[in-house]
Order: sequence, then structure tokens, then C-alpha cells
Amino acid sequence: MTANTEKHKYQQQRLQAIRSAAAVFAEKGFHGSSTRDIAERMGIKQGSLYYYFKSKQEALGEVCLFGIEDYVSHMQVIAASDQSFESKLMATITSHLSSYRERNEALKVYNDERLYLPEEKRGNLKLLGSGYRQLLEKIFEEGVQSGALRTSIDCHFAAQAVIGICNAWGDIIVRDPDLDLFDIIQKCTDLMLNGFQERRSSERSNDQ
Amino acid sequence: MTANTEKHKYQQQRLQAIRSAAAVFAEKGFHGSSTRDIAERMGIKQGSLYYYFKSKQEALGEVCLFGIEDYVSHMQVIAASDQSFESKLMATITSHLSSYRERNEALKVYNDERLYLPEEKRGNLKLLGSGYRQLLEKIFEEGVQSGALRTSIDCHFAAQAVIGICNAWGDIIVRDPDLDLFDIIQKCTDLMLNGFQERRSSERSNDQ
DNA sequence: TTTTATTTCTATAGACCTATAGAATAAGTC
DNA sequence: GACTTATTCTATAGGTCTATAGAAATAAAA
Repeated sequence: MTANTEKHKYQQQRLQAIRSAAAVFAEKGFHGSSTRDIAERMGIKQGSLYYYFKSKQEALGEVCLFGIEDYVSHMQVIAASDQSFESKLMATITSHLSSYRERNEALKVYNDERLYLPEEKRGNLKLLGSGYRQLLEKIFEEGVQSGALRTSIDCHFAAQAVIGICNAWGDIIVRDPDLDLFDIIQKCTDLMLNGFQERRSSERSNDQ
Repeated sequence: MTANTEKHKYQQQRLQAIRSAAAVFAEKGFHGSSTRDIAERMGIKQGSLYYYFKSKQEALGEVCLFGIEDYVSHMQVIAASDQSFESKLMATITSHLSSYRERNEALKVYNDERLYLPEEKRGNLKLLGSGYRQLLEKIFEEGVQSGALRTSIDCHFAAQAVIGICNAWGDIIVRDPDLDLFDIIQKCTDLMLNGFQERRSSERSNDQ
């Protein structure tokens, strides 16, 4: 019984350490946090933390990975599905913003602090992150081909814009937990699809 | 002559100190930067910096203020003008993104590091920042009234979205100075007005 | 030149921080 | 219980950092 429920206690505690580090890093930033802060949050002494991490920087790496791993894999599921473009876009936004709500600290740390990782680790994470963006870009390309999107749009720009707006709202969501997540998801999706402008029946040609 | 060109040398050097602090904070974050880094960048010794700042935190406050003051005042000009909604929106995006290009470090510092300021100073800056957002919100409200925008849009959401997307692209612009600023400005404006979706002549009613 | 004011320097106190080493305790196994 | 392994603790070396004090240098004024 003990073997199954606790596995090795080490794994549980290490996960706890990652979560604590995520919370502290999110609040104070990587350099503004001390290993004492992290240890205290999980109820152990500063020195004991090094039983779980070789260094503070390794902790940052684990937090960043923890922050994006399953939101990237979720995107793979969305991209592989055969829903309409509109559904895929909404699913992407939903997934992205929900991640902020649920595992908010770690994702925020990934966005804001990953540049303090050593070159190599940052490279690995960058692969994950740009994989995410490329999947989204592909969804847009398919949207263009299927006729759901205007042919004039720049899919790279579009993917960056979606990610950017999700991160911006994610930041706001993290700070204000009372916000209606679904409302924001709908409005973001609507913005991406339709923009804010009233549609005129008469086509204007003086675009600029 | 000396009185006019040099004023008191103090003011020039202090401005130089603010710029140096902005550059260093933008690169390494507030807590990741040392006063030695800042001093070295302006060619003086660490201790000498305290002739211009009472503390490192005061330096951060000055950088943040420097970062947003004229981009806020520029927004006041835009809001008070009597251009069309489309022009105002584009002017806003242009102003915002150009700020990133020109005074990029300080504005980035304002966005990323202001939360490390003491309560009071942060409050002052928040007033400026939310003044900016309210002006933008008002532009949207006028757009709705004039019929340029759909009546269903949430102006608060819209303003946050514009700011969010500008900051997201600002971050990208700062890291990649080769990007075509005007191209991004146009695409952002187009996204906000029209979205990505192809316009159908037949109106669909199953919106969701 | 002498005097005064401005700017920068050196040196350091005092605090905090990371990472390590080795002791101590708890848990598991025979 | 005796033995082994896993987890946490205490203590500290060695480093860096902020902020201050007072000397030195430079510029301005008299």
C-alpha cells in the first residue's frame, strides 16, 4: 500500500518543491526570490531544498517545464482534431486561458523568467514554445485554405497575436481571480474572428 | 553660455543615470541588476551612483516614470483630436509601438518591473497607466456612438486588448530590431477592425 | 591664488544569499 | 532490536550586494 500511494515520497515532495518555487517566482521574480522563501513555503529549511534541486536555476527550469508541458500537449490534440477553424481557435484560447487559471504561477514564470535560464535549457523550452506557435500557425493556414479566413492574412502574425493577447489577458486573470473566464474567452475569439468594426453592406476600397 | 547649455551638469548626468538604469533593468530585471552594473554602464563607480539616487528603488521609479510619461501625454493628444475612429486607433497603435522602438528599455521596465516599487509610487504610476486605458476606452465608446463599431462590443475589453497586443508585439520588437514596424502597425490595426475571418455575404446566426 | 561648491572616488560595514558538509532524525527491512 | 536507507536539520564558508562616510579631485567663484 505504501509503495503505491506514496511511491517514493521523494517524487511527491519534489513536485511540492516545484509548486512552491512556482508560486514564489511568480510573485517576486527569479532574482527577487530566495531559496529560503521557497523552502519556507513548503515547510522545510533552506538547506533542505538542495535535496531536491541541484541549484536555484534548476528549480527555475523545472518550474518552466511544468508550466507549459501540458498546455503544449493539449495544443497538439486540438491541432490534430478535425473541428472547424472557429472551434479550434476557441479551443486554443480556452486552453491557454484555463492554464492561467489552474496552474497560473508556473505558466507566468515560464513567460516572464525563462530568459534567466542557461542557454541550453532555454533552447529546449524554446523548442516547445515555438512548436506551440507553429501548430497554431498551421491551424490558421488551414483556415485560409478552407475559406474560413481571408486570404490576405499573415499566419505568422496571426499566431503571435493570439498568443500575445492570451498572455496579456492571462496576466490580468492571474491578478483578478473573480473575472469571468468564459466571457473573456468568447470576447477574445470574437475579436480574432470579426474585429470590432461594424460591417457595412457597401464595400469600401480605400483601405488605407 | 555654460549656464544655458549645461544647466547644472547634475541634471544631464541624472538623465544619463536613468537611461543606464533603464537599459540594465530591461536586460536583467530589477533584482537581477546591481548598482555596479548601472554605474559601469555610465562610466562611473558604484558608490558614485548614490549622488544621483537615494536608493536603487528610487532609480526604478524614475525609469518607470520616464518610460510612460510622454507616451501617455501623446495619447491625450490623440484622444482630443477629431479624426475618425479608425485613424485614432491606428495613431494609438503607432504611438505605442514606436515608443517601444525608441525608448524601448524604459517602457519595458515599466511593464515588467513596476510591481517592485513601494505601494505609493506604484499608485502614482497606476494612475497614469489607467488614465491611458480610460482615454482609449473613451475612443472606443465614441466609435460605437458614431456607428463605426458594433454596438455589442465591450469597450473595457477592447481597450485592454489593444494595450495587451501592443505590449506583446512591443516585446517582440524590442528583441528583434529588424522587424518592419509599419507592417506590424497595419496588421494590428486591421486585426482590431476586421478580425481574420472571411466576410460572408450571407449572414450566419448560429454564432456559438 | 585662495576659497568654495560640485562631482567622483575609495573603502567598508552590515546584511543577505547560495551551496555544501556532516550531524540528526525518521522510515523501512531483515 | 539491529541495520540500512531516505529525509531533514544545523552551521557555515565564501561570495555579492546596498548604502554610507569621508577623502580626493575637479570645476567655479571670489
